[in-house]
Amino acid sequence: MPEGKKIVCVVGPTACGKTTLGVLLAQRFGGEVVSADSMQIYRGMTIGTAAPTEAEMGGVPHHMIAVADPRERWSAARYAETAIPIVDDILRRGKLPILVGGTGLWLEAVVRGRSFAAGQAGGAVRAELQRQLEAGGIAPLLEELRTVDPEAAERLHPADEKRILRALEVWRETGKTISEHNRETGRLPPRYDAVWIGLRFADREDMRSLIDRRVDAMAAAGLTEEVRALVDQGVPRDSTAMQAIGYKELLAVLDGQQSREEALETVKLRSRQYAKRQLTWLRRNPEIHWICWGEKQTAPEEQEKNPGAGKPLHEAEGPGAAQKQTAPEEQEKNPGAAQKQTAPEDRGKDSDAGKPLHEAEGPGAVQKRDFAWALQVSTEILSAAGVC
RNA sequence: GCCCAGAUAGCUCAGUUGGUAGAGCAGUGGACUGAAAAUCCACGUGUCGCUGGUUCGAUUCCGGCUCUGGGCA
Repeated sequence: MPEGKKIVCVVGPTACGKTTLGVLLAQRFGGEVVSADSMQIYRGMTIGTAAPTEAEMGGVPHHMIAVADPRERWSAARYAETAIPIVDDILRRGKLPILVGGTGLWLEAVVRGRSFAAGQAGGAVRAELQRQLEAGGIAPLLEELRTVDPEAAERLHPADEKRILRALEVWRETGKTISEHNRETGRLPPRYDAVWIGLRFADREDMRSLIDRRVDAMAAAGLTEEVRALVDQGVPRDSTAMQAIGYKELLAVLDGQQSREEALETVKLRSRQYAKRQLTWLRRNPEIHWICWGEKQTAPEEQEKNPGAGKPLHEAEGPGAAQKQTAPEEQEKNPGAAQKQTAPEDRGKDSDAGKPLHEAEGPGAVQKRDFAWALQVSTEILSAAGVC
């Protein structure tokens, strides 16, 4: 474990409050935020990626947000190359780096010791592979991989063309197999001593209503105009930036192929599916201390009946007691919180319009996000881990 | 009121020449190291609208009823 290289990672599915908690932690501990978000990295995508505004940053320095031209294609490797020196610099200045983001691979690319294979990913070799794929299908390529890197061929599903191509690319570029590379670097010690804090909802319906309302708020805040501005700037439709949820769907509206209402429904759906994939990624990380919105509303009898039910994830260790202490007080503050919270369709769209996106979420789910409580729990986690 | 067409999985629908049914989407779970907001994988029992009849057996055929479209008055 790298002595003295303590950092904090704030993770969780989309719309769970990572940005807000990150800023609160930075303010309390003298930290700086390093975003780990594959879309917030591009310029001109503030609304649709819910990137923090100047006001929402609350005076805390933020890195790796809006630093890339949306016409460029950034990758996890390039992100790590850029972000690691920034984290090191923050440490050198005696401040606390706080990685905040929803792109699991990007976070791990910084924190874990392993690296990406050498070579020119996405260059001429890839173009040739792509050409071969189109001409002859995946079968001959998978055969080729089987001869040079049987381990990878075995591991990868035959339909996973993207990873098969990548494995062959590594071989052709470097003369070394990706399996070999992964074996060599996979066991390297982590780059930093990270404390992982995860945010999630006890009730997935709460997450859903929060996502829905956030999308409505994005639309009210001018998401369509933001997409149009990117198009006008010459951002290609097949660029990585345009793969972002909210952007690719709105393109169809600009093209007159879909109604705005339909597109927004699709954005909500895709966001929900994205959040689910994020949770799948995070669940395998046993180091995460979870802060679970809405969990404290669970009736005590029910907890006894079903110990552990509804808590498949690793619970934060230390602060469990603290959670229970704050529970009664919390329920007084939010008398309606225990009810089923399904947001009425038409509620609050107009009243959201003027507010920053991170405030525009609610009503049911949002009142379950008591950031003062989350900050307190996080503080206990961090002090137990010796961060402060 | 009459005629026609529907009624099958959360949704859209397919199907069973009578032996109790399956696709897409949604959903759930999983994978993942140079596109990761991407990409890929796995998982399908539901009074086959209700009710009589024919039949060894009906979701399938016949009758009635209810509902939903469309048309005619």
